[in-house]
Amino acid sequence: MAKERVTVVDIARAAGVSKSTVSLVLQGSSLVNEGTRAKVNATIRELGYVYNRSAANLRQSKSKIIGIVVNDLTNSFFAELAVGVDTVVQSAGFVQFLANTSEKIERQREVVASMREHGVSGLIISPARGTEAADLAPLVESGIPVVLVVRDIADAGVSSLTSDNHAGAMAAVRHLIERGHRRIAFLGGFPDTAVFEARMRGYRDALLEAGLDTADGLVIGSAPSRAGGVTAIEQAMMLSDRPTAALCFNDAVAFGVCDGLRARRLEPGADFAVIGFDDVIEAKTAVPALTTVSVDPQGMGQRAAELLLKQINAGKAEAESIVGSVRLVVRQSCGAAIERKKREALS
Amino acid sequence: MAKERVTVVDIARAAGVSKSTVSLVLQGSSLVNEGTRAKVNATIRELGYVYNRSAANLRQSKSKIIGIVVNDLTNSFFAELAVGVDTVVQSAGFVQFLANTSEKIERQREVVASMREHGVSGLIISPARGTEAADLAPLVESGIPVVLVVRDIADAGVSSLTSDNHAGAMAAVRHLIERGHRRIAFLGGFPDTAVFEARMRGYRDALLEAGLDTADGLVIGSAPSRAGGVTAIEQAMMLSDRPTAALCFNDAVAFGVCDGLRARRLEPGADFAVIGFDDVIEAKTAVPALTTVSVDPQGMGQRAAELLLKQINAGKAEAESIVGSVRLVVRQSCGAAIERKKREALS
DNA sequence: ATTCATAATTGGAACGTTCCAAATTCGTCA
DNA sequence: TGACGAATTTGGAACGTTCCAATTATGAAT
Repeated sequence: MAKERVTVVDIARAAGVSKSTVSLVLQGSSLVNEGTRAKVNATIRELGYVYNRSAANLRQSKSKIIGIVVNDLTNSFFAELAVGVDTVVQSAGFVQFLANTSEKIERQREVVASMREHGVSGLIISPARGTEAADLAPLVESGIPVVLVVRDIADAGVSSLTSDNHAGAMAAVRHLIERGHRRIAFLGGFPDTAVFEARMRGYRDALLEAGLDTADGLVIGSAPSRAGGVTAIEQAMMLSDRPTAALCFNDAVAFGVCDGLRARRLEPGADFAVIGFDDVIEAKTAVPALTTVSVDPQGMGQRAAELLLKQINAGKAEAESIVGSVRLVVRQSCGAAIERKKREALS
Repeated sequence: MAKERVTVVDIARAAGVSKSTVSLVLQGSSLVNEGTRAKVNATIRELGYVYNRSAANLRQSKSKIIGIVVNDLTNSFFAELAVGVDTVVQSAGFVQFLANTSEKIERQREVVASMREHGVSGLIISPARGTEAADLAPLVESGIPVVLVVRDIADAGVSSLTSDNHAGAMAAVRHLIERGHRRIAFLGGFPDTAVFEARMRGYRDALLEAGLDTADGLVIGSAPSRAGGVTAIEQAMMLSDRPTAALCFNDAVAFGVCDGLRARRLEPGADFAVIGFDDVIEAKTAVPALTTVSVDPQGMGQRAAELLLKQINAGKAEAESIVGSVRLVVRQSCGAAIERKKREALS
């Protein structure tokens, strides 16, 4: 059982070549003769050789590992983002270190340090709340490509991939206004984040554009989770002049808002219009199907990974900030159902 | 910018000690004098040294990496499982390689091979459908501890951590029978998996115990997802003698069943009883709150990680098969709401 | 046959750590 | 003061790969 590790020199001896040749074969070099390549590959299989990446990494001082750190894997958005990254990263022959910070900056520090020790060749990170440019400095100084996703950090000097939160929120609110809503709330999310800020400005600008009131009471923060959505809508319904529609910080909040509405015997879509943000996978199949601003989390993960790989291959690249476009996908939760019902009632 | 890597010998030189001493400090050995330890730590910080794990791994031929491979990270169950693993693994000073197989056996082969090359010191795996004992053989032969989660594989000779699917399903169905249901369906899941098999037998045994019919038409397979739940309930409602309640393969299916019910203007909990399996995080906050068999995914991840760490530390341990206990958590989707309503109507 | 370019192969020196056995320092006790 | 054990410290030799410079085989052209 306790068999010795098989190494390149074992292969070399068995195949009657030098270890250098074996190494060349391992790297798929075109320098090596077709015949010897076949022979070497045969003995590799025969002896059950397994490549030792630690040794290779040490020698080349680089690895085939990329790190990805997210705030909350339990949130579908990040889970989908991670699988998006995984697919492209894997097919490029890399492997993914995934870590979850639970939004804790201390934990983030630890995992980033750990990844650095492991010599990741790049890092995709959705920074925890309160992350500063200085926290990323050691990384960028040592020349490790970093791409920020979801949340940007000013002056960090690294690439970032975010979504056009402002435009998305505006589109959503305009849609609600077109449907006749006048009292529209903005629900959920932590107010001290850039993403919240951008979406909220979009919401407000659409209101202003239509000459509507932007009274502050209608924007209600909460945790960006399903539970947070429940508390936010409860708070909104205590207002003397209740809203009739809401744009939610994200889909999780939107689902929570639907739950809270039902708890008050109000049917989302029919009695109250709700729009989410993200277009998480469940949005399509939920009942009522969630109208939401699609940012395509999996696609975002893929693009982030591609951006990172490009930088890794280029050696040293300019930091670029991409803001992905976004589109409103209208389903039922914003009241498509009412319109139809009215029409049906007329005919 | 292009600064040289700082190594232990640089530290040694700067601190006026030997590299061996620095190494000792790095490992927190008690052999080294308090004064020199402090001095060394100071210069480490000063020079911005970062530990090179590749080198350490090479020397010790072991790593502080554990691998985890799941079938579908997009499913909350697995995301929570991964988070559970992450928490305990991290605090033990390990780091987690996470890979997603999308239930593809080929992909699984690749990622397992890759993990082996990286020298993971242990592996937690929820095997893709169709995985055989032979697929894991190379791993166990090379002495890498493996723990199977969720799905067991016969004769693989490795530890496993599953749930008492049979007992859980029985408890759920008994509960439905107590509430007066007689036509109970079993919805969703792939029929060719061991988990399906076990849950379905539990369902059937509870029916038999109560002297009820176990006509085959009431068990309807589907993909174990939300979308699958929708199609399963649709099929169930086409039966001439419709069920009035269902035990679902998992929570995702249960949510889909609720969606499908609503699409037919039936209110889950009031007009039809549904019970899920897993107790995913959304189960509590959904409306109606989902009655489900709790397997505590995050806790399961933690226990799996603890089991694996135990084996890693023990060197060579006996394979143990743990089947975790499970409990029915009664919420609203199984009709608690009806009962209350009836009582309210009477008073 | 000799030369020359090209194709293929090869030793040995890294890479940055850990571990072993041996060496040095220190305090204490005779 | 010398000796002795304990506490610290320390040179090298690994670990398994890759890379460089150098060597050898191959074949074409003279």
